[in-house]
Amino acid sequence: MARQPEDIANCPQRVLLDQLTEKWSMLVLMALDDGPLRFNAVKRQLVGVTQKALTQCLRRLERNGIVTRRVVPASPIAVEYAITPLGRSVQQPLKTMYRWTTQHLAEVEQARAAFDRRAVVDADAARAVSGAAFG
Amino acid sequence: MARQPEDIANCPQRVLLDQLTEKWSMLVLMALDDGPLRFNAVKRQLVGVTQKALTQCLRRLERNGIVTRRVVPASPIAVEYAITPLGRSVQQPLKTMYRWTTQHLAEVEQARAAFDRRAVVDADAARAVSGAAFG
DNA sequence: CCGTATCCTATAGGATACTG
DNA sequence: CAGTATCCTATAGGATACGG
Repeated sequence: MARQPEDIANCPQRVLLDQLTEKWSMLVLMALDDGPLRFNAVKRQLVGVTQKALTQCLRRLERNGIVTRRVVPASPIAVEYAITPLGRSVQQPLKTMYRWTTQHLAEVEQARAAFDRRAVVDADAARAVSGAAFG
Repeated sequence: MARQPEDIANCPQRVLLDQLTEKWSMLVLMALDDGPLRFNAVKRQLVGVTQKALTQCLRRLERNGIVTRRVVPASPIAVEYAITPLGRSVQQPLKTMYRWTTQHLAEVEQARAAFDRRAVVDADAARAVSGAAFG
């Protein structure tokens, strides 16, 4: 993890990383993992996604070469989405991240509980000092 | 990448993943990589970050047990941030993600260029069909 | 069926001023 | 120095309606 002096916040890697880890991207890759699916089939798997959000997500993934979009000329129209080889190659790093969250979730939740406990104690202390007891 | 039927969008892992890949988190870990730093020292490394954003980011990382916050009682006050062992353990997965973006950036940029070219062609075609030539 | 367009609200995030 | 508080704007994201 080498550092760089200039505008590392907007470097292409960070922008790309954002697009890959954005809310629905990973879930789309999970949904398409064992074969191409049509728009509404993907949508059914991503409980809670809106049509707008899913469309935007799929467009972004398509633009970055992670999925393909194939229009099947029928009536009514059908559109099939599939993972590209490039998309396949990003699944491994994503899995590594996901595995870390699973393995360390307990530790993280302990840390959160401890933090929140400290916050309550601090608030109490502040109230005691200011002595602002209304009633 | 197994699928699950219910609300996978808000599962604890995804929420945590969001917090780890959020705009400044990874950059903070990079800044603190070779030793503890004080607030403004971190800030100087993250070109473009506002005090508010950095404070929020550091609090979130602290709450998740990724960094520690140590107040040095002096005048003026000093606060030192450091990576925890838990924080160290997440650097490897993050590095794996980052390496992927670096290695595949060229491919992604080609895909984007191709996508944008198609978009222009489509727009031209649409204009030709509608025949809406004003002037 | 697969979107786009529009409207509306909620939240993120910058700028600035102030405090222990 | 290291924040907190306030204000303001920009963007994301939901709901709904409509079009190819």
